Amino acid sequence: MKSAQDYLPTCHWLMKSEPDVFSIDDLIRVGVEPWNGVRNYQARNFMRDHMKVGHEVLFYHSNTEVPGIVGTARVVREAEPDDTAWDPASPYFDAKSSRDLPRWWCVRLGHGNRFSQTVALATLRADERLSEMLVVRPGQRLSVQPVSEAEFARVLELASAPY
DNA sequence: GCCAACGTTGGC
DNA sequence: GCCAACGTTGGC
Repeated sequence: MKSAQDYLPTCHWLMKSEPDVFSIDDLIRVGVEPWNGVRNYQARNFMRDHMKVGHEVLFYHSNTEVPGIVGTARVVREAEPDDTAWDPASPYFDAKSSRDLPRWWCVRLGHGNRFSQTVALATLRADERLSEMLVVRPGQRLSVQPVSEAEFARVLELASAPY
């Protein structure tokens, strides 16, 4: 079974967001958004060390009625320090991050695109070709995770498949 | 709201 | 370095 590291290098990713906090429609509306607030080291490392401009992203809605992939986005700027960590008023404040030694980093996403139909987590789970995909693995909670080119292409197929 | 699976923290 | 306690994630 492949681990997350085994997917590297890759130019395809999956990023989770709670739609109540920031949805695919929010991204489409604002155009470009810094992916701040990530407070997990593995997810940070993927953003800081591996995500490059032009990389493609599956946009996943978590903690919602029908969790699943709702669209795509693209990396439009490489990682910069996450300045919400320095803001005491921010829910993402972290006193251990400083301007001199930033602990948290974030890329910027743009080119938000909503699928005509959501590819539900249940659909991903039911698809034989996606059985290795990290997001369907039990207990796997990474909010930024690498995706293989084949998995990415398969999700696009499912997003446009007739029911 | 429940809870399992993880990650982090901190005492020792 | 171990590990118990605690906090978070996220499906259900």
